[in-house]
Amino acid sequence: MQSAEAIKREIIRRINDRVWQPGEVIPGELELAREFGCARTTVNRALQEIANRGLVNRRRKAGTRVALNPVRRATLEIPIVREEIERTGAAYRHKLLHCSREHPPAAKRREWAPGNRRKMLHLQALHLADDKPWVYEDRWINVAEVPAILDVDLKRISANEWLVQNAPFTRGDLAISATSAEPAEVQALGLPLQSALLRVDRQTWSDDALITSVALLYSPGYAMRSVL
Amino acid sequence: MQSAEAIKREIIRRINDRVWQPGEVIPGELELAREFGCARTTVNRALQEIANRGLVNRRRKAGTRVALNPVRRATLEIPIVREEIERTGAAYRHKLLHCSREHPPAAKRREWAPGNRRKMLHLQALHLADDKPWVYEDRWINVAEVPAILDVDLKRISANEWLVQNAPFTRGDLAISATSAEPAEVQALGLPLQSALLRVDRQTWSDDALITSVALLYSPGYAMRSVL
DNA sequence: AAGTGGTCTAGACCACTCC
DNA sequence: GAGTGGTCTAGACCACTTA
Repeated sequence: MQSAEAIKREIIRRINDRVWQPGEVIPGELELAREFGCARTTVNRALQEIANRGLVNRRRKAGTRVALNPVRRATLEIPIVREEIERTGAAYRHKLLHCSREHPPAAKRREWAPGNRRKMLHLQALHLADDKPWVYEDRWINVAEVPAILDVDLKRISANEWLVQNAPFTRGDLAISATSAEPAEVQALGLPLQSALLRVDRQTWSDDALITSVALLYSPGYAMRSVL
Repeated sequence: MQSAEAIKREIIRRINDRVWQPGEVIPGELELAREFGCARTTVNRALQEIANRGLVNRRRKAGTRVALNPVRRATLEIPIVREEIERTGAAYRHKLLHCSREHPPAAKRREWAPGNRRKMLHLQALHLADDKPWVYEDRWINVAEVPAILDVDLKRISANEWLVQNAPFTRGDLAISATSAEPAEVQALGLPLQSALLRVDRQTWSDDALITSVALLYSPGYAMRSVL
């Protein structure tokens, strides 16, 4: 046994098979390195990855403990809407429904940019797969942070895509929830009232300045998928 | 500059500031190591982490390229329901609504365990925060994989919690969607018909054998949160 | 065939934290 | 103070991919 990958698997096996009990301290890196016949660095790497998965907790001097309640982490990939649609084999199209410079509602302004009283760019758009509504987008853009957006033809390239390529962020928040369709979305998506929609709210920031805040409302039947 | 962390930040800065353009090949590890005055290993570590974030793509011989469409990844932490509720400061309680050994519906059986015609354990439970419904759980458990579950008093400890601690899995799927409340859940959660609910479906597997499949229906207003 | 990233080693020093 | 993990180094060899 000499590869970090194999060592990782063996350590995980011992945790799963209760060779090392939950809450118990496992042998130190040096001892494991001797057992596996490899350098300490290699064991260190394996253990760091296991700790990242939440299976063990590590502290200097205290050692490495098997987690009592292994935290399950799932990684969600958040693609550009166009790529997500094209990956299904459908033709992508988007329709700009609304675009104007407005003052955001007071509540949102306080949350996003307490000091900024300027107008923001407010967009509403629909992304379609094979001409069927896929997701409704309601977006605010902080023009002060990305002035170049004003020169973009948002009918040709979606704000979603332009921002991903041109407005790097240092920080972002994500919230996934469910909501009943309201009139504006109902009309855009062509749905019965009260349909249950998956809603994704995303804000991205450049340091402390908001770049954009977007709400995405997916057509019924849509699911975000991931592996554990 | 000598720490991998600082090098990572500097490389990310150069990508964000377009010092290295999207699609462009960046200098090799040896060259960067010379520039930053550190070992190649250190640059390698920084670049691997950046690649994990999706900001660059790396291929042997071809080098490291700045990604054209940086993939945004979000890590969702999936806590035990009890811990999630207690973290809000509320008192946790759970109520077992249904528990029996049944044959799963044919469609589900085919999806989960085509070769297994035996009965599974079917549970329905409600998790409450300060005695208010928080999430409704509908779960199937493959008794063949975790026979010990039959000796557990599921009124005392929730299946959710027992399984996390006692049934390690090697693989899991996750799907997040929105759904309209149906009669069984409406009654359990005390909701008006047609409420929009966030639904999380999770299956966990031990190699190729299903351990458990669960659907969680969260009360209105609940959101899964994460950072980008 | 050659150049790039992927990985491992052996050793060192440091930083944290428990005792 | 001592023991643990965290990190860096300098070097080596390997694996893959492109030219």
